Amino acid sequence: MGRVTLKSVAEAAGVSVSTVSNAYNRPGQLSAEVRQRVLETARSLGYAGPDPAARSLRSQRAGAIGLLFTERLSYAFSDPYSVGMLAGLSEVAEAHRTGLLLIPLASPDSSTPQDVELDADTMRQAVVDGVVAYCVDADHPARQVALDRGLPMASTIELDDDRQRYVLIDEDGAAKALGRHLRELGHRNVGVVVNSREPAGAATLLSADDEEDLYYDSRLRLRGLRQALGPQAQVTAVSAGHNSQEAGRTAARFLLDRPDRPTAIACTSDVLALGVLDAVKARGLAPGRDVSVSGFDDIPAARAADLTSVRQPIAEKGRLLGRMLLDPQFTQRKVVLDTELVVRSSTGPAPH
Amino acid sequence: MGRVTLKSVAEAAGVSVSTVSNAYNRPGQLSAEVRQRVLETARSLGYAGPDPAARSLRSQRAGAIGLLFTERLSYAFSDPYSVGMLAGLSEVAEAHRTGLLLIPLASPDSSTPQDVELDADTMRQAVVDGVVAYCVDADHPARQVALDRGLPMASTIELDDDRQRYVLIDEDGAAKALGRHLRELGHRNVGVVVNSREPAGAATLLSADDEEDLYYDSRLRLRGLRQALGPQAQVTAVSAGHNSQEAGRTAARFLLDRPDRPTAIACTSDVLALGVLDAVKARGLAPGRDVSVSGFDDIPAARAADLTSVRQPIAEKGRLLGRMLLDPQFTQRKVVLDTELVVRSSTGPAPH
DNA sequence: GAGAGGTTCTGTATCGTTCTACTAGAACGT
DNA sequence: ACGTTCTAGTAGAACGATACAGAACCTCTC
Repeated sequence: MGRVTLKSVAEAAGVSVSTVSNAYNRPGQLSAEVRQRVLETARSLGYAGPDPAARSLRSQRAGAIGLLFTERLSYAFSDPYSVGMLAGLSEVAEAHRTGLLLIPLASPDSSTPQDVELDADTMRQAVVDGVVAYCVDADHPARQVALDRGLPMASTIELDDDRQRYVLIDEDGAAKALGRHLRELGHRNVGVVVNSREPAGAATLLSADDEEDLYYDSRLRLRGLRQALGPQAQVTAVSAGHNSQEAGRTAARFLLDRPDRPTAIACTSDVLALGVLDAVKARGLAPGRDVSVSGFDDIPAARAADLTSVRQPIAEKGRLLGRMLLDPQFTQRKVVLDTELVVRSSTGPAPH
Repeated sequence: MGRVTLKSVAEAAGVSVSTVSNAYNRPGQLSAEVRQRVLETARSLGYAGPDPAARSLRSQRAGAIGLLFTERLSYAFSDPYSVGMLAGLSEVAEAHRTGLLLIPLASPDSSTPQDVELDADTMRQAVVDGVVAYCVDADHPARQVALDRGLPMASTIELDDDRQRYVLIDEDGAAKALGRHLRELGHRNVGVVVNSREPAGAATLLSADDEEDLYYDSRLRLRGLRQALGPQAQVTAVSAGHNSQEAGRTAARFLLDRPDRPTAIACTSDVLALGVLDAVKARGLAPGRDVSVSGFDDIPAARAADLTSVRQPIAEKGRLLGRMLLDPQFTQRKVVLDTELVVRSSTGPAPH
């Protein structure tokens, strides 16, 4: 004897399969007493309700949306910024009674072809009605698979493709506001610490090629900063790998050791900036006086550390991504969110 | 014309459906050249690979495990403790190339019957091979549904049910170690701040009944503390709602205003303790000298705040939960993890 | 009392796979 | 030449539900 199915319940209750199905899905279509009897026999047989896989197949709905991350999944939970987005997204999913399927990608990016093929496979496996691609490159194979499957997609990068919708932060405006702030404070020699795709390691100066290969947002932020600081400013871009405090510390030490020490260090994320603050203090320098330090994202820890940063409506970003997939009323293809420069004591006038 | 399926690819390539299926799933079963041709026609037709819903139905595997949270899903991302568990769990899921489906529960606990029914429904919907029930009460309806569906389950609470496996932290031992620490420091009047199921609000003294109704871990921690502090100590248990800094602040103000102010305030979580620290400092009192404060969990922020806490191998907890569902080699039904008391400057000798 | 309209319930095709059993033919050993 | 084994591929029955069309029956209406 196999497991309990609609059919066995129908037989036991003396009704047709359709009726049992309706008892679960369309209570209005049958009399209260029959429904009652059906549900009772179901319970007595230990039937746990219609099998979701079968239902998915037949009704062509999955009842879940997928979340695609470029970074390893575990990273998603350790970065406060992603966590904020997840909170917003899950809020919407919750409201629509829709599951959220985290789709693990093996390959960060430039991995072996096998890894890439595995990623594509993983995306093929996912039982979802739509996909949020969070910081996933435009040409990532998993993204292509999702599109081939005809899944609606909402991303965080600008794309010239009618099938894809996206939510952006005004990275450029944010970076420029921060750049202007630093310029007005008199900083003409600015170090910029970015997070790169490399795992971790020694701090390195970024070549023009390296800059091209940065993450979408890091690239925009660096560019905006450059523009706002103006051609007469000296900008030194440095990376020490992934987004982490450790990378920030390493990069900061590198910058502080240079013969012409920058008077300000701008970071493309708060996590990096917290590391920079560490290193600055370890040298006995006062942030905001001897060296100005700024971050990006305004995560909770930034406020605690009195770090100048750029606040982004990150939870709102998650909510909008969710609505793009779940709320039929919501039809905008592109949304750009405003940011706000939050000046705290970690930035101050450039010392002479 | 409908969408592209195995069948249409088979027709176009002039082979049988089984062969196309094999081309994707069992490369060894057919000649390289036929496989090549099949995959090419598939690509040219825009076929994105076997439909996962159909595959799930037929093969009775979902390729994903579910995560059941009692708290609202968005809470999961704002609590550093859950985040740590998620990181561990997702690490294992990733390694097994398995998705992680977050299952949103509408009702925290004692909600309307409709809500409860909705929760059960949500659990019925989930296409998963197993379920991690994280801090979900033993009698929660969603848990029952999962069991009825015959899904393997791994929880964080002790259960007397052969079908369920669990990972525990030695809450009792941890609480006792902390209690001993406080007693040795001379504290005889201790306030305990717990997180309750109530949303938020004013601080209230806990009745014996209230204590029974606390979350599993809060209950154990409170009990262990009481035991270790001994019968001669006065223990005042207070709650101000959910696990949040705000609740900690509220509860602390309440305790500090009492005629016989406690010399130590122990909290059942670090998040609460951070709020307590805030309130203590706001009163101009020095933590560790005027009032000792301790937390639980040892989240990263606890170290930064120099808070005495109990370290729990939280990521390991997540990993074990994952392995219980995914790793066939792993057969233990019950695992109890050790903890470590981390003494920092927020606790000190009781003032006379 | 015939037709219209509304409930309530039924029968069956269908969703897109994978699985099991089978076959035709090649290869092999004796 | 004969039986056996192996390879590459096929046919058709599941998997467990939902959608859709229609049947049976009851209630009005004129």
